[in-house]
Amino acid sequence: MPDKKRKPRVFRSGDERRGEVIEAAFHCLQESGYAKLSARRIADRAGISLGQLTYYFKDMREVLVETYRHASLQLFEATQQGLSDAPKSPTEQLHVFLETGFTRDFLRRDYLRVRIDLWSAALTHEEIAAVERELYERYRLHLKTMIEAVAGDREVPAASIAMLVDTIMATLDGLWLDWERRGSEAAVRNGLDASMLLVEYVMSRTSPPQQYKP
Amino acid sequence: MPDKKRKPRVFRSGDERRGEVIEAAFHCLQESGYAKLSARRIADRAGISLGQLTYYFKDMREVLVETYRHASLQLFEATQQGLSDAPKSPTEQLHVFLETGFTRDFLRRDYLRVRIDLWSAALTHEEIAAVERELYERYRLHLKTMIEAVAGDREVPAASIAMLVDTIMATLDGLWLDWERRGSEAAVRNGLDASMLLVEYVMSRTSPPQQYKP
DNA sequence: ACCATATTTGTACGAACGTACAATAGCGAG
DNA sequence: CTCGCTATTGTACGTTCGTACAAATATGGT
Repeated sequence: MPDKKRKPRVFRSGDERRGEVIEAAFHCLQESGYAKLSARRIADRAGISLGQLTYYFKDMREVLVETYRHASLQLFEATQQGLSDAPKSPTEQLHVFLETGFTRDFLRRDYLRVRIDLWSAALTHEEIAAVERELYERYRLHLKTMIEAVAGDREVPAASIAMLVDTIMATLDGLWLDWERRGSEAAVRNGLDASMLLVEYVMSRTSPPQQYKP
Repeated sequence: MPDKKRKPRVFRSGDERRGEVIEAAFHCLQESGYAKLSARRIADRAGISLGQLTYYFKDMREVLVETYRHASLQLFEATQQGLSDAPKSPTEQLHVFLETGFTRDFLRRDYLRVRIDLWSAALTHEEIAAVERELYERYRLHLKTMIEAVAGDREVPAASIAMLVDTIMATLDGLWLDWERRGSEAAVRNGLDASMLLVEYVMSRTSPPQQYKP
């Protein structure tokens, strides 16, 4: 029985390897964060040698960007699950949509860490900022569609819709951050309820959105 | 005319030097962000030698924590300016309070970068997370006070107040993030207006806050 | 079966990092 | 003036980082 001491080399096609590297990097991000991300750590996590990184990627910068692109997709898809369960009223759908981002699975520290690190990394790398904007824009579009569905027949001014979208997007991000900070379920509950309240309130008026006047 | 080639050594008391180091670190954070922060960079910025850092600080960790403590104070104080200008109605005061965090000065990229980096750094360093929570809690308390003032005589349930505080805190953070991302003045306007709307709406009811029921 | 090519490994190198420390320079008390 | 002390400098050490590259190994077409 020939027992080779060396572990067998497993050959993969280029694209597969790239995918493995990116996935490994993503797991590193989840486990130890952006600050501790390094080429060697990624290679270890993927079970491959350091050289592969320079073989398949031009830069660490490229690895980083592609990893965050992958992360963005993951994060976005995670919020989309269970959305098409049963046909419901537009308002109920919006409610489910908002709740989905705050299910127990999704509030796991891993996810939020990656998301917040993504914000931070976007400060330094313009390409990552672009990826982040893309993720954000997709989510925003989705939200806008749902709010328009809630509006339905009522003639809600476009400016009112925009106000709701802008505000709720901000509130959601803020709630994630707050959860990471304090882990208060009540605060999340409050934020989501208030968002629904705001929608109902604005919808109940046909006049343009009120600007606060002192 | 004796021209000493060496630059003169300027002696300071210990506390002064510590302060200078922290301020230099803060400026580094503003200019180039957390990712590029290093002992040598800080020393250069402060115009002192590298050795001083180990002389006055145990760790880089200590420098980091103290710098973020300083930053937190700066950020908090920046939002407090111009608040005591003229006595106004509680609602107007709340309005000014919300607006203050979004004046042109305060939306400068420097400030937001430090704030977001602070969120990110808090993920890795528990001490920084504590500092961040402290800043956040102080701000939250302030907001709560103002909202209670708006409530005034009306018997608004504590739960409603809590809902408003949780939601508006989240919205403000989210708006900062969104501004950094897209720089849309309209979005900020919308978020702030919606926050005031929400307050008015909730205040206009004496019943407990509505929870959305499907 | 064989060879060109693609994949993989291991190692090496320079730069930058945090930290430690001996040497030097100013300061203040006596 | 001088001596002890504190502040300050400059340098050196061990790590870790990103990147490069030669050598080794598997693959696939012919």
